[in-house]
Amino acid sequence: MPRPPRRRRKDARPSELSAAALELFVEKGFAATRLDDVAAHAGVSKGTLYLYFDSKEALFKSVIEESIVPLFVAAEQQMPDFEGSSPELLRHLLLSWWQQIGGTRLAGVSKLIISESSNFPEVAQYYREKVIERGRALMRTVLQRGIARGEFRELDIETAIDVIFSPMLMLIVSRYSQCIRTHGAPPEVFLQTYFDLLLRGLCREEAPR
Amino acid sequence: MPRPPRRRRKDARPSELSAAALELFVEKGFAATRLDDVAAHAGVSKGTLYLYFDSKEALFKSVIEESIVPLFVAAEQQMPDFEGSSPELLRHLLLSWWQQIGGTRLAGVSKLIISESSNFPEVAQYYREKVIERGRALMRTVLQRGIARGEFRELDIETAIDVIFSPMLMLIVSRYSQCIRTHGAPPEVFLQTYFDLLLRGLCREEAPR
Amino acid sequence: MPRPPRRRRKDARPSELSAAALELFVEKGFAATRLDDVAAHAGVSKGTLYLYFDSKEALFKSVIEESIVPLFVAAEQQMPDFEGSSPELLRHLLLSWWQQIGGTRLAGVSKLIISESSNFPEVAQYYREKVIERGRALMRTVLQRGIARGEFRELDIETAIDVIFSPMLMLIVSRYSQCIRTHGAPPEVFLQTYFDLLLRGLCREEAPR
Amino acid sequence: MPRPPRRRRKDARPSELSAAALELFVEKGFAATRLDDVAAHAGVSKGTLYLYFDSKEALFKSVIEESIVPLFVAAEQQMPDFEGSSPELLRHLLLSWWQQIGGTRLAGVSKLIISESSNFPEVAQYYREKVIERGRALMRTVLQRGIARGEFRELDIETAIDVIFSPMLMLIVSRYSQCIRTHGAPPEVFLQTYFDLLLRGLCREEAPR
DNA sequence: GATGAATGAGGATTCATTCAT
DNA sequence: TATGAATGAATCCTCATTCAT
Repeated sequence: MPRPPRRRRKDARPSELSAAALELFVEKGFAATRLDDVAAHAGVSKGTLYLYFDSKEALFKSVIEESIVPLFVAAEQQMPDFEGSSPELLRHLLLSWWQQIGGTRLAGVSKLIISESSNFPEVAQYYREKVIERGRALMRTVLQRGIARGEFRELDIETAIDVIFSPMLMLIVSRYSQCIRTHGAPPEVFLQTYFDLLLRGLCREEAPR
Repeated sequence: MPRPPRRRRKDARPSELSAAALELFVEKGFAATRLDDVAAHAGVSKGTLYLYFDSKEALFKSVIEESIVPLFVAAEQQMPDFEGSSPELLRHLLLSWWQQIGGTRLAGVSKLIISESSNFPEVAQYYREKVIERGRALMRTVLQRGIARGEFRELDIETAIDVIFSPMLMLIVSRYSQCIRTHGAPPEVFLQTYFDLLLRGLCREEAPR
Repeated sequence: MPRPPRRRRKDARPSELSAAALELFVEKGFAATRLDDVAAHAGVSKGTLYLYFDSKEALFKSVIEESIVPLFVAAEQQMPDFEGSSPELLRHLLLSWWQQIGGTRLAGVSKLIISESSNFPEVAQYYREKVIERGRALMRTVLQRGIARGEFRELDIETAIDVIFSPMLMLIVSRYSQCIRTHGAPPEVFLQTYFDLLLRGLCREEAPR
Repeated sequence: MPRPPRRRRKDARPSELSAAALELFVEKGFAATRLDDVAAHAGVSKGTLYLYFDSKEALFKSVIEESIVPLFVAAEQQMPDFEGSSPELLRHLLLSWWQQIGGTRLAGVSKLIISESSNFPEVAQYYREKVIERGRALMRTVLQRGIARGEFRELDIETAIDVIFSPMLMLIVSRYSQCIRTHGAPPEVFLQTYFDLLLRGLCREEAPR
């Protein structure tokens, strides 16, 4: 029985292991994932995991580091010199997030953080700094732009960020816990309904209430 | 070593045990909570738990049944009497939820369901039937009322329910994972901002967009 | 809710408990029977068992004492001044055993002894003295009578007793472990075939050996 | 504290563990044997058992498969070559069983099945298929051969199988429950007496009945 | 006498981690 | 570097036994 080619690139090993771990962590949760399965999924022995990661938790950190952080770095750089209206820009930002993260398997990382970060404060701290704060900064820029241009009403920007992003996160959560969103509308319908609600409320209107 | 006095209070026991379990489940998560600790917390032995609950999952179900279900039953009964406008009714409904669940220690149950229900399908099923479907029904009633009275715009009601409730759930999640909402606005501010956004968007307006 | 009449006859209690225990021991085996179930079956509380029996094992002993021993005492007294042939007497003896023990629920006690007595040497000793030795004596009498009258061949009587009684015991065992006798002939057919083989032998009479 | 040398002998392990399990199962019974003890007896840790066997029942099945099944396979292959009379063949078959199973430590497995199989239906089913049915088939062949050749009387073959094998099984049972066969004749004497009775019958040939 | 709530030691099973090869 | 056999602490659950009422 011929073995699969061994040791493709020595440096690629940790990434391969992280990728395998990501998949299983996302599917079953951190605590419920057995390292046996991660190793089997990566095609290595269980002992090999410990050559690269000191512990299961270290593997978790590495998963975040490898998968999400680079994407956010890229997102910042791609933040366009957008020339349309601010509602359009906001819609674009949220849709981009969905297309690159929320709608992909990376969404699982967010679910992991939401579900299990409280057991791993160090990981939570890392994630907040590297991911959340950057996302908030992008949103903040958009909201400030809209208010300055008279397109958005005046509002408590920091709190609004939380509010506005909530449905995006819940959309992710609902993908992984069949329990939360029982109405199985496809994400596109959900997003359309959400944007409609959000923008008509957010935009300056002359009408009362 | 003298034993502690054997207290005879069979009738009160299940509730005491549920209460102890709730506290620990919320604090540490369902899977990470040991029944030894629940028992110790309730001041009984481990075996005593099994006098009242068949399994760890049954204990979890009982926590839900004892704490959440009665609140929903009450909410259902109070709904039909409301005489104000539909925006006021919606605001009232969401605020009541916050005051009775989201802002109390019961919120932990929602967090548990979000985080761990995928590992316990039977519990998820139970929660969906007893809690989620009832909550959706309440929201549905309010939205239908508002649309019928011309106070709300026409919209995809089932999807809107998901959207509208998302920030409420995230408010809970943020209480338990320090990571999600880094802006530490008090919940009241969050809710005020949210209602403002939601209602101005939801209400019929003559303005474009 | 009216309670069942309490305390019928004070002295009957231990017998009632033994009877309940017999039924469950026979059905599920000694080790696999829970005292909760015995108590429930007898309509008393678990604690009551300990008023009459020091331990589960003591209850086991009492079951034997109450159920089998009296029957054997009676069997000895009824051993008739039989006037027929010795083959007929032997057949009568074995059939009586079947009708009074092997074919009744008391057979379960034999099964219990066979299965579990090795864990309870004291019980085994008691059973041997009170039951087995008496049964052997009855058989011995019959065989000696048959040999003396020229109806049976000369043979090693003590060993023959073991041999002759074996199928009777296995008939019992097979009632309780579905595994042993897979051919589900009714006991009457089994006994008929057995008596035929026993008395006439397997070989054709004119055949050699 | 220095650890014992980590022996690497994966291939031999399952058999070693089965052998240790056999010894303890036979000595104490299946239910009463703790896996801790099996592991200690084999000189490994408790976890190691689960590297090779999924459960305690699987370990039991393996004991059967390792020890008994091969013997039956061999017996089946040797059967057709026999050239003597059918009584001789039957005597040979039963004696072989005694020499290879009933008189060896493997007899303990039969005792286990008799005693405990009703609590473990899956094991019983496995044993019936792999062992009992094969044993019955061998006996059936011999009886059919004898009848066809005019050496045995016509009889109900399936029932006769049960009857004929009963003393063999009781001989085993008696080895493990000191209680059943109080007359301590050596097995050889028992078998001789049994064969004599079986083949010639209890009655004098010229005698009536 | 009778109850039944409470106990806690005990056993099967899991899995992150180690280390000899 | 890689392996994978071995470990053993941890956890859910059971049930014979006790004892305050």
